[in-house]
Amino acid sequence: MTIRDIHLRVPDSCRPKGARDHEKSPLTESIEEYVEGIWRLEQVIPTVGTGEIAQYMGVAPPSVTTMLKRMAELGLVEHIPYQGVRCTEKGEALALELLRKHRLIERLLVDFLELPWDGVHDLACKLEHYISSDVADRIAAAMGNPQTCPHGNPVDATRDDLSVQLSALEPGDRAWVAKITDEREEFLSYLYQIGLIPGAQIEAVGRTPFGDVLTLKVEGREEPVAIGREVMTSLWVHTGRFDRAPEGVVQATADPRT
Amino acid sequence: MTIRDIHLRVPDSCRPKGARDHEKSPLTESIEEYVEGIWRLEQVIPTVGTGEIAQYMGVAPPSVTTMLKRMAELGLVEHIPYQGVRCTEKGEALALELLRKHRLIERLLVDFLELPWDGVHDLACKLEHYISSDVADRIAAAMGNPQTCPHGNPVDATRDDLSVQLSALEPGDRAWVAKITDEREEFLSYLYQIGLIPGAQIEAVGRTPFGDVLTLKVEGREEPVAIGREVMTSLWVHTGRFDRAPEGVVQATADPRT
DNA sequence: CAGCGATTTTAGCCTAACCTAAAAACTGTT
DNA sequence: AACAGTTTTTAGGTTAGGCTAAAATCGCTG
Repeated sequence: MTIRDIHLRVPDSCRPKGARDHEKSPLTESIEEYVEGIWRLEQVIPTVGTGEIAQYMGVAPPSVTTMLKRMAELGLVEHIPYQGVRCTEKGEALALELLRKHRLIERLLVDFLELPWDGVHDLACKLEHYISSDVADRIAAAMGNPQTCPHGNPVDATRDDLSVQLSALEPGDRAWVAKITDEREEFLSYLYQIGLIPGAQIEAVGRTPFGDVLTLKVEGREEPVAIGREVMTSLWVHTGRFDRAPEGVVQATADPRT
Repeated sequence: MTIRDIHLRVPDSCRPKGARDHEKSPLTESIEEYVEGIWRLEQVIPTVGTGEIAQYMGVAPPSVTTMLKRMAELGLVEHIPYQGVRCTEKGEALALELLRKHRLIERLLVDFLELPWDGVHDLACKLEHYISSDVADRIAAAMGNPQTCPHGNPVDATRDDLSVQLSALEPGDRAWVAKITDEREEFLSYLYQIGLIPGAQIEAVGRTPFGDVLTLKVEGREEPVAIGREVMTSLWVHTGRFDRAPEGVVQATADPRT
């Protein structure tokens, strides 16, 4: 009789991916990567479409379409076919937590393990999918709660980063005003006059060669307005190609100066 | 015109698994897990078959058969259909390096990050597939070159561990004598008389209820011999169901006492 | 307002892993 | 030597996530 009863068994978490009764979380490593990628793109370009994601992720556009469908089902992104994508609150939270893990891991790799400053990003891209938030907390504690990754990016990429500076818009792009960081009274007063208040829908029309003047159409106003650097850098917008203002955007109904 | 030329791109290593021109190493995470599992089984039971692997890995037997075929093509294991499996030198090296990474990671998690002693194994099972040998070296250095993992297993599971103590054999198992750790002259002399020299093929026949006496048939001898604890614990064997002695096993042709 | 180029989606296919059900091969017993 | 039981393999099917080629849609321009 040959030996049968082995009391050895690999822990469940180490079993092969597609195994039988495997506790299958719908959030695969791939989906996490997509969410993080889409979120990052939103920070840099005002309009995130299938093509941009495909280019960024290094895959073919049809692969992105398929993934977007699944991610939309999971409630991670809002996707309007042929129009564009935007992370939902849930997707954003996932992306932010992933970024936190990523940046803390980089701290550990560079400061404690003394791995090369310019070589840790790729490894962190892998590891970020496997550590829990608790482990990330432990890393933070062990490294003295660092505020940034070794490359200077903030560990806590808070919700604010969802909006982009107005200067990121290109002619043709549409967006909703999110927040204004310059709170001088006369400045706010001027913005209110031209209708640039939180929740206002705008569309970039034209731009001067040096980019120092941007022409905007503002919802409900006939005449476009020309704005300069000062406004462009103090006014942050939510972007997307949607026909309605995204959830979570303040619909300004009263004087913003209150 | 909408924005096209993004100069952002995810690093190649972060791209989705099956992507286009992805540098595809044939050694998938799954295959690494299988090799490690098979190697571990070899340490504990003398005969590793499809069923044992399936049970250990938590998958169905046909899945194992398929994987064994691929692993055999990669030169990681020798597989004789219906007979059994054994790691090759290459497979063994892979398993040993994987174990080293695993145990060093556990040290980092427990000693530096202060994660719970009984909870780090599963996480280490994941991470071991993603760190390079260089990173493992850096962990070893940062942790002061530990000799064992927190659970006492050696970081360097050297080649010696390939063999098992004779006492691991069950009636019906066959094996080849690998090495003898008790080198007293009279002991070796006795073993030589009964034919238990490196390379000798043996078969376990019977065992007393308390396991303190094992009856063996030795290749080329008619009469079985009864051996006790002293021999069982000093004599290490290579196991498997093969019809020939595995490569790397010394074929003793002369008096081993020289 | 029709047509044309660019972008996105659909349709159909591939690979790595897994699975179940059925066939094949070994092994021990009469 | 045949047969019955166990183990292993083969056969055929599923899912995740890629791919290419073709169809659909969008947006711009004559």
